[in-house]
Amino acid sequence: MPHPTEPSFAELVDDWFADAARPLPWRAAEVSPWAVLVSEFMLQQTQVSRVLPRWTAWMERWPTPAALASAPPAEAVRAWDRLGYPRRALWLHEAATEIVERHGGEVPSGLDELLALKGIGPYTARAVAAFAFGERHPVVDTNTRRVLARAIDGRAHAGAPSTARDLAAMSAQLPVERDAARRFNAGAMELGATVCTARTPDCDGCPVRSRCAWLAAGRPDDGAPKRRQARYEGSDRQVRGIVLAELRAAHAPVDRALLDARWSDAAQLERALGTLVADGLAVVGDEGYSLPDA
DNA sequence: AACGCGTGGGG
DNA sequence: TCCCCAAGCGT
Repeated sequence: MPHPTEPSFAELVDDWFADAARPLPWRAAEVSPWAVLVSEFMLQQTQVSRVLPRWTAWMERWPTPAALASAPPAEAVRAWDRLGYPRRALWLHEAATEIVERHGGEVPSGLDELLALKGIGPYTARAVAAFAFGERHPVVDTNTRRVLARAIDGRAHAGAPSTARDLAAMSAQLPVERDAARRFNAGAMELGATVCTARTPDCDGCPVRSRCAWLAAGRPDDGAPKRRQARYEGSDRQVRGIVLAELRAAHAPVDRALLDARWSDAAQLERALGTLVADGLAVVGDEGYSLPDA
């Protein structure tokens, strides 16, 4: 018989996750694949605490893809509220329509079918396949990228995102067995979100501290992220946000004069309106701007 | 490949 | 106060 071996990285994560997992409602055993899919759309670049109330309201109102598909896109954008990146609301509505048209109203479990849906990329497709259907795929989000960079590569920050490299790195750690793989995918994300955080990691409380290459190396502060996020104040994004807030609040076309009163830079407002229309988030009529009805 | 895309939490 | 960061995706 072999000697007793040290727990693997995945086993350490799994043991920790069994107790430390937050009781998020979309992780409950009885939730539908649609509920998981909605949570993944909302969680794209958005923290759990902000998603929780919007997800609950959304699932009560639109418990199936067909329910959402039958509503006007404008209602989806309104229900999205201030979650941010409102294109996601439009994409989710479009995905629901595609699910009804192509998959009989049932969220597909296959990677290719999921990837073909609007707004679903490499992360979300694998997250839905893994968490809603138990399929064995590597699931890599920003948390997992950071956990692997530190524990395996010994670096403080993950390198530039590369789907192929990131999936390969996670695959190298992924347990063979289906349920163990699913738990490791979820556990690695959770670890990055709650312990191995970007700014102030809690290495003392980390379940993988005994196997962390970064900690073993003395937590070297290697090259920090290079590209700084663009300033929001005064940005086109801010103007779009202001316009969209007006459109969400109004239930009749919003006159251009009202919008002009909300932003002094006419050229920038014009640009924002143009991109909103191009994105399908706004439509222009004789009486002004509205959210899309169909 | 790098950029544009919202809004807010937290150090 | 500011600035970093956040369960990414489409182009």
